[in-house]
Amino acid sequence: MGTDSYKDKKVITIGIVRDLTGLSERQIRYYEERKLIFPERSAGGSRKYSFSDVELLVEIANKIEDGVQTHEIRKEMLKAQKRENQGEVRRKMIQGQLNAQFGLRKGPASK
Amino acid sequence: MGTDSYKDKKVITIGIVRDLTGLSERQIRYYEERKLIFPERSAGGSRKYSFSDVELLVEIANKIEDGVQTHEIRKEMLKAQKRENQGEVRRKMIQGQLNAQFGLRKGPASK
DNA sequence: AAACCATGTTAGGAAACCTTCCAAACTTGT
DNA sequence: ACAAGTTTGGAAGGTTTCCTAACATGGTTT
Repeated sequence: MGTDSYKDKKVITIGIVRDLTGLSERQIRYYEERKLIFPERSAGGSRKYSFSDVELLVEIANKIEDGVQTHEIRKEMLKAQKRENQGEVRRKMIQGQLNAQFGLRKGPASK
Repeated sequence: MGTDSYKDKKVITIGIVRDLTGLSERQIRYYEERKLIFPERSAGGSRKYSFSDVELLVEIANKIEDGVQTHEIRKEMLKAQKRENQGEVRRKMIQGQLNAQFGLRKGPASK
């Protein structure tokens, strides 16, 4: 279930992201404004990104270059996420069926 | 051959490292002065660390807590690295033997 | 044409970092 | 025992990095 460790840890400041992606800070902040990316914030308010974010930004940059608008990119992303959640739901439903089939309980062992 | 990608990329600033390790910035800089850790630098001079560096710092912190001096820690690290290089050398020697055995060349196909 | 999109740029201010120095409480070497 | 070294904190002063807000521009939709 989502191997975290590193890839998803938000530890990279915007300047480094700029260097890693080749985008301008202006662009990076704008894509956030358009809800394509969601950095965390430090106590003082500085943005913090993960390597996943960096990868996503590169994908975004490619689409933009192909003339796709942030608006459209956002839709695609929501759709993709919905697919993911679908899978999640399906998995849970199957799990539920199995539990029913074998009469398992969720609590810490029924009496 | 050292799977890079993320773990070894120097992208984390000292403030984040402080938060991740619980060490003070003073300590982190001091361990660098004692040649236990080697951050890269941004164009402007800010230190940049990798996740590997963070892990190493935690190990260092543990040893320090056990009363080991930076001096000793450094020796241990050099020894450990020597062992690594030994392995590296052995591997290359074996590779060399294989090459000799099968009459392989290193250049782009001998005439 | 009016509205929107994507980016650059500027300005002023705050956060984060940097080096250097002094201090203090220990620990070690002689 | 005493000098020398270790480890850490903290302050000062300076530079870099980041933040938001606003205005400008050229291109695209509506």
